[in-house]
Amino acid sequence: MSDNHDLILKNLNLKITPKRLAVLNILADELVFVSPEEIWRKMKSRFKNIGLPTVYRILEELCEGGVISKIIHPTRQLYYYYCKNLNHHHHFICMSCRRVEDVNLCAAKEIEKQVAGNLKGKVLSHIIQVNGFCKTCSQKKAPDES
Amino acid sequence: MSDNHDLILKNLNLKITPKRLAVLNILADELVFVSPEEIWRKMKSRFKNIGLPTVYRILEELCEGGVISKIIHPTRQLYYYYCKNLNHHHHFICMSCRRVEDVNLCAAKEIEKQVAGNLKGKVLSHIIQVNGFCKTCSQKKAPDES
DNA sequence: ATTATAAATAGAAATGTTTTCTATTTATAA
DNA sequence: TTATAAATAGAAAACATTTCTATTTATAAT
Repeated sequence: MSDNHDLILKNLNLKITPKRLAVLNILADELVFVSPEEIWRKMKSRFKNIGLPTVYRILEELCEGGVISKIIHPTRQLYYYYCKNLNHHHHFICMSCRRVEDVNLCAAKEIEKQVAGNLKGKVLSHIIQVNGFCKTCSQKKAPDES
Repeated sequence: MSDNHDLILKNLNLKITPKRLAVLNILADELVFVSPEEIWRKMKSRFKNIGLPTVYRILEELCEGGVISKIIHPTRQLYYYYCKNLNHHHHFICMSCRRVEDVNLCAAKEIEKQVAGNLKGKVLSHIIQVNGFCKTCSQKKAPDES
């Protein structure tokens, strides 16, 4: 799996550094989305000297390269999530346990085309995010509803 | 139109204050999305004493009430936009001129249902935002592309 | 109209996040 | 092994947002 990450960095023309690999590994291992500060705290155990700006920079580079994805959170804080499926950047996020599930939105491309057609504009990107409670959490949260 | 805004505030159980009406008027007049600070600057000409926290609070109340909508911007800054169509909170935003256009996404409800069904979770909300350049700006921006 | 009351606000300050800057270190290609 | 361009630490600045308290204001009841 690490070789995979080496390759990812190479493809992005980024040097293969221990810290970049660590960020990739942390995000790849997590099923949930995490904040820059959380990633930084995780890294401090392995790297005695690690600056928060470094984490921000690495996250930005990886996000730029499409390897990870930003989560839109009600609080404007940034959160990141490792993209398992590079073609589907649309997700369901559980507001309780933070789990992220890829959403197979076949409608996405169609929507984009439709919008581009109607508005005669140029579409750069689109975001589809569904917020809610995952199966487990919704059972815990609202045992009354159905 | 001001009567309309009076009514909106009444329905939200918010007192009708000059500042709340001013925020509503500013957002209703703008075709583009604006930041809290920009709204604050506009208000300072009419209200000599107006605090930025007041603007934030009013925006939050209106957003809570569904009268305005938050824009997801690459920079984590908050932006707000007046909802002309209360039922369609999905939009196309022009990254150049900030114009916001409602997007008639009939797929939205279907997507939400699909996601809820597949994941067996509970959907609270969803966001569909298409980023790009509007017709005018895309003509200015990339005269080379078709 | 007047008054009582709860809501709204100003202003200051705190908080928290993200970015910028410079000197030092490190990965990589020659 | 070395040169060099990229990556990083650490401090500090910049910026956005929230919290707090005293004061003011809108509204409902007199």
